[in-house]
Amino acid sequence: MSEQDFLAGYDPRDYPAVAVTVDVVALTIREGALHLLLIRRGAPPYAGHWALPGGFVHPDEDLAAGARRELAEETGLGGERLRRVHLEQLGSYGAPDRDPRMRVVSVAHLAFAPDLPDPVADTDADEATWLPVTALNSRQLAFDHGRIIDDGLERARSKLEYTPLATRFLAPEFTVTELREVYETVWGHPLHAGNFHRKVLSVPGFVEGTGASTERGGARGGPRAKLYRAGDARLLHPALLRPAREETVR
Amino acid sequence: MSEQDFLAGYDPRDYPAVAVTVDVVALTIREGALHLLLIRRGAPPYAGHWALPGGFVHPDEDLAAGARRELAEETGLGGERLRRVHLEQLGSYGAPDRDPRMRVVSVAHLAFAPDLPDPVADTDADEATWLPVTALNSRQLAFDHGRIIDDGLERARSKLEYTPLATRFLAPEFTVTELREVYETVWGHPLHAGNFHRKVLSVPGFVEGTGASTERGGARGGPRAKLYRAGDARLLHPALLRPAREETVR
DNA sequence: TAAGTTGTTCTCAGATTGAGTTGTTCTCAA
DNA sequence: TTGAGAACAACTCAATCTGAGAACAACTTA
Repeated sequence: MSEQDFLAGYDPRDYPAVAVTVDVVALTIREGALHLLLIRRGAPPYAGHWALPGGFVHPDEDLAAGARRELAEETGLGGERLRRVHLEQLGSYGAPDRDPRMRVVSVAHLAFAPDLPDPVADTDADEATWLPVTALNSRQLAFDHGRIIDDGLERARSKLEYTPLATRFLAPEFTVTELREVYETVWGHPLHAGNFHRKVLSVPGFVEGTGASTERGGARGGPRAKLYRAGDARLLHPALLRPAREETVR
Repeated sequence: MSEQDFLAGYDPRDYPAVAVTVDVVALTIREGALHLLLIRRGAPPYAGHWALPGGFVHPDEDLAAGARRELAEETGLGGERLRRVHLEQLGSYGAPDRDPRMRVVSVAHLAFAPDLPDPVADTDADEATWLPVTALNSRQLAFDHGRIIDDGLERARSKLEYTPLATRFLAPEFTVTELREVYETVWGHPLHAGNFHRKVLSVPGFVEGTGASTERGGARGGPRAKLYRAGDARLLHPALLRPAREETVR
């Protein structure tokens, strides 16, 4: 029986309920380290564990809208600053036993944000914070959120290769060095400053100069840096390839 | 209120029902053209339109398992041949009005299959066929399936760049020319045969020689070609970049 | 003012790519 | 049987891209 036939003579109340939620893997960079927005669970199951911000999709709301709403609720963000956050769908997680209480299909999203203020405690008793991704192991994470986070991090790493989304971790105007530090933080290893500079400026539409420079040189010296803003490219051609890992295979 | 609090005191029956379905964008290559598995709808809405194979997720079934089951049902495929089909999650589509009857969130999947027999008519009255993707326009397609197909095709094109999945369109043993024809078909333009050959053999783990050759030369002449099978790489390093389109940007 | 840091540009060797050529093996048709 | 054309596979060569390092001026702090 096809979906369509099924639905035609279908009363929702007769069918085993499936809940649809949206979860958000929200990434930002603070003090040179990649941070993740997490919420400490107060109640069982997984009380005391960390979980991704998320919740039910509202009846009249698109999936992406739901994710953005959840992000706004947990960060206290709104308006222009919320709009500047990059949000994309990551994937759906629907193993039958992923939530012990009922069947829950979660549509996970991935967000890139510039450094944001600490989350404000909202009506929840739950505590929300930015945590360094290095401080996590899957033992402390609720449900299958460890896997979702892993998938999100891998997606983030590869997105930096072929899209200009690294700029979304920064303020509207930034220096090439700041941009390089985003790559180094997300990819987890240093890049050659000169080659990175050449590459960024040679890829069409990646960044455009503002004509301005920073007010001061670096904290420990050096000249003022030129300021850039994001260009209008959606894809980087050619891409910035991250150095091949040893284990090319599998 | 967070997802977890919500669920804790939650009775599914109180909440507006959301249906979760899986749909499959199944691609294959027939006679040098990319084909898509589609089903002609008998009943409204969208009667007479083409739709993706799909249906409800069963209560104890993972999302990927549901997609593979739907694919099996529509193609009549099973066993080893079904197992050889590449299946991955494409994304979820959940606009509130995408189905006029109720809220349906569809988890779309993407499948790459070697040339398969024509679908057998199953218990449905619905007619399933492989259709050339060039023969489609979104006017003939049900729901938002036109958009899902577009997303699937773009994903397929980019997957060929950095994964060895082109081999999944072919029999277990294939020639370099057959592999090149997969790329040409999916990308929609011809490639330089010599350079392609060099590249395929130089990327570690892409293909491995079997030692054997084809029984005969090409239909219109030429020597026998060496046979290869897929190697053990999951990613191609370095990738096979498709020639930059004119509109690099946006 | 000296010493050290950093943004930016340059150089150069090595690798990769795009385009074309060559040689050989094969099929088909005269 | 042979000639014509097709196609696999290997090669050449110039243009481009990359990785690694060096140079240098503009800045900082001590």
